[in-house]
Amino acid sequence: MTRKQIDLAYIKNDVARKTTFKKRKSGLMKKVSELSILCGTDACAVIYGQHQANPDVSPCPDGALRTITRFKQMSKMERSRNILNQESFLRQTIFKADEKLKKQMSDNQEKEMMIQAIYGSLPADWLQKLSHVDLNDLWLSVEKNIEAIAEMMTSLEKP
Amino acid sequence: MTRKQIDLAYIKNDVARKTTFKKRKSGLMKKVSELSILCGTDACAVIYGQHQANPDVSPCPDGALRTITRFKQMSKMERSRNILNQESFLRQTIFKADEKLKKQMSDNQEKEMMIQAIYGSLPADWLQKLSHVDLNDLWLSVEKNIEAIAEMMTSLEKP
DNA sequence: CACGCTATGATTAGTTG
DNA sequence: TCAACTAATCATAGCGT
Repeated sequence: MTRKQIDLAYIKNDVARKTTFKKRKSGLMKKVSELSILCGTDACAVIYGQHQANPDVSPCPDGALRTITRFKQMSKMERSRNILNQESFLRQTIFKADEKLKKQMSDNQEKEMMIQAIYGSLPADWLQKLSHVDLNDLWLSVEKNIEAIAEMMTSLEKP
Repeated sequence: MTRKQIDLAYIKNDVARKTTFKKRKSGLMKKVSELSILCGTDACAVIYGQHQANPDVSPCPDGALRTITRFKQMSKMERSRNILNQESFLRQTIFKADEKLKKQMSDNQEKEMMIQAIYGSLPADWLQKLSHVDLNDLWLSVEKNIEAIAEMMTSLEKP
């Protein structure tokens, strides 16, 4: 039993790295939830698995993290798109957004709250109140727009 | 001395809770960075402090978190804005975005990379390569658009 | 209130089934 | 690959300064 203090460096051995990853990830998740319970704070960890595309996240409105994950994936995707295509695509997206807006005017409180949930600013107890709403349906409709939004975001900030 | 294992519940004593929070937060941050070093994964923790508005985040492109924080603040702001105002504001925003797009066409590799950083998908070593660029300047220009983007996001997904 | 200390419980590296 | 085990290291609750 090698009992030297493990040195803080990338573990080259695949098996060892994976087991360490698994163990430490669960330990971390536990710690995070403990912290939030003990101190009443919102805390979450985002951990990208070794080969899995999406991160594991600890107690945290997961809608928010799904959104973030999407953005990351999208921004990567967009980066490989060439600028010209991006330009025309963005125009199209803006046009669609404008069209959508024209039809939108019915104020829907539940959807408004769903948006909040997606941004992660919705407290946990609100989320629970929303459980009677079919969040999946709401999410699906949102999801259709994520790509468009990501497009905008990747393109907009180039003053 | 430390006798019983502390029970997993909200610590009511203010002082004790704060000290525990501080200790455990630093412990968590350490664990997160260890995990990412040992296993070569991207990992970050987002911890909202007791009374501070913004979360502390562990090794993670902080631009990403600043962005996320901004979104949260913005989406809250928007929620209190009434729908009609939101509609006209969004139209204006889309118009501005389109105008900006027309002028945008100069492909700037550094800015492109900055965008990546903002989304948090930029590896740490890339960030270091970017250190010779004035990230603050880039960020400031991005920041000007954040509100507009947040506006879009809060308004768009209402099919 | 912020540190430093340390006994004790918790985490985990290495191993075995 | 996974789970269980165990020795060893690590984290931290409660104090003291």
